[in-house]
Amino acid sequence: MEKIRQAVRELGYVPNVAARRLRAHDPEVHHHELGILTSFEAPLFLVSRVLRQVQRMADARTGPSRKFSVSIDMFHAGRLHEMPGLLNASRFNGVIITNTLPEDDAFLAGTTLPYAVVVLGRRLPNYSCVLDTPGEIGRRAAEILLKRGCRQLVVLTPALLTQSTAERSEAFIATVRSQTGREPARVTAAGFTPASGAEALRAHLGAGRRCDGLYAVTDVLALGAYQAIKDAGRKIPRDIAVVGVGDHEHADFFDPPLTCVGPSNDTIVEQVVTHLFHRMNHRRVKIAEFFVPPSVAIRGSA
Amino acid sequence: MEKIRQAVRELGYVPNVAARRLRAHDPEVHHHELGILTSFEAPLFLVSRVLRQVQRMADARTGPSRKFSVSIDMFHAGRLHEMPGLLNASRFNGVIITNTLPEDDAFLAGTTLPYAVVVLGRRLPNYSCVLDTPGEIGRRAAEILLKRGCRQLVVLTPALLTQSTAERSEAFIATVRSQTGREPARVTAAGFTPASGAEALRAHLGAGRRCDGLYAVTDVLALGAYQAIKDAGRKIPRDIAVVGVGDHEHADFFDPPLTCVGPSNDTIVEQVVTHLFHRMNHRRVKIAEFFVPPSVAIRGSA
DNA sequence: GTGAAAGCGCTAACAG
DNA sequence: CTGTTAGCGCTTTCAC
Repeated sequence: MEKIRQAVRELGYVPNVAARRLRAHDPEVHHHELGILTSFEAPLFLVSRVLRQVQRMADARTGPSRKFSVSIDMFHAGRLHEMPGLLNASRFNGVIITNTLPEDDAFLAGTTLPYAVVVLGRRLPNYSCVLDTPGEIGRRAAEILLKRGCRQLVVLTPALLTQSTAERSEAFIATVRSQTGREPARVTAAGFTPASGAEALRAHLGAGRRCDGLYAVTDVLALGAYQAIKDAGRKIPRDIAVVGVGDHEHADFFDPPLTCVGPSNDTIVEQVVTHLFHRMNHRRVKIAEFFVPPSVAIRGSA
Repeated sequence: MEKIRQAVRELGYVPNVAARRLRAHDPEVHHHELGILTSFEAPLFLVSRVLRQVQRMADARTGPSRKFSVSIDMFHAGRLHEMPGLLNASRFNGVIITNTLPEDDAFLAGTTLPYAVVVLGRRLPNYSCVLDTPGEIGRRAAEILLKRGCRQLVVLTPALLTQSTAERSEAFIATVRSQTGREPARVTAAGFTPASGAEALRAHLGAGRRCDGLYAVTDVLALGAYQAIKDAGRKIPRDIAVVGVGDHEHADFFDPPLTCVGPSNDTIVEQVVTHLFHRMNHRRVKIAEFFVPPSVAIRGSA
């Protein structure tokens, strides 16, 4: 007995959980393994809401002969294909995939995963996708600022653009151009943090460039922008009106509260989870794209 | 063939991933399954940092004969015991457990999990624990406010206290009492959101109670408190100084920036992950408690 | 105590 | 194309 323990230690034995599980499994009950697959680099705000909703629906369907496990699994951005068990279906009965890079999208486009998949926030052929409408978001943001009478507009973006942030700023710029004939200034933050947003905008304002309206394509950048604006002695919204994107859970507690145009997270979460369960129940259901229109929350900042 | 497909659909067949995995498993490679177990109700900020650090160490140890999978699994607060595979080790080779409620702590104290476990933020007999020092945090917070000359102190807590938040506020109250002979006022927020913090403090200030210094035991409550204070026409820190807890990633971008006394997250994350791997490699290693001293960041709010 | 055997659900391989 | 079989690693059971 003691010999065994010692061998275990010396040989670095690792119990095989798959075998244990197979053994421990009660043949009467079906286990559904659900995963939410996201990249390490992405924030977990929306993901955690998706998880909570998945669990809510799973709990409602749990019974003596049916159990669900839900987990968040992360991949290195651009290396989704390295995730074990993806192709041979040995990990999940259903997944929601989000926060992919173009490399991951290419990988997915080239394969068919033999289980239920819903993609969140990316448009991919052969997959059911739930999408926000970044073009419309950018357009509405521009309209809010223009209607206030702002004319010296600035769009604040991170240096690294995703499908969504790129389309948002494009649409914003196009709308401003078509309505005023002038090009909004483009300010680029080095990273995704408030600090990089503050730094970029501080440089812009410090250079004496005029600005009376700002569109930040992510809310974390807006938070940094607030600081830069206040430090420059300008008032929000009197001197500079600000519009953000509405995926920040605390936008109501910015000072002043941040006006947002953004995807309606509740709707997105509900759609993506509903479709996942639908695809699990009806394997034959056909691929579809679901667009979730933006919600607009006018608050103190514009 | 078509008959099979139809039967699959009609009988609601669910592939057994454990069996598939066992089958697909290459006998040469050992799979280590790591989990970070947290409650649904808790925020994922620290958890996601822990996950990234776990993955970093896992990547460094990955080789041709050793693979790691890391996932976040959530349990309903107070019902950790319902998590499948916990007791029979059929899910994980190692876990980090955090954000437990007292019921979960009692469950854990009553069992021994047959694999590597590190508990984060709770003190449990028979488990390796990484702990902040809430008593010291509460004491230092009190000292900062007292040194400023504040005498009408308030401590803002959520209604549902964890080990940490309870100890923080106890220590704060004890320190204030021993140094001034007076009891600080205790304001209780219904939930954990900024809105509930704002509402609770608004009621307190509205009732004409005096307050020149506030300690919020979580930073999300501090965010709500800011709004209530400003709405009451008071200035931070001139009229009311505020101290928060320093686990908020954007404390620097509060207006004014929030003075924080809190656990040093980098140190905590590194400790907890190091100990997890250490316990996986050396099964015989003995239980230990690791205390991470608080860091203090004096900013504009106090 | 030790040892042997069955079987969890699946897939790959092979035979008909 | 259909049917059968072996075996992945583990635990439980039963025999010694």
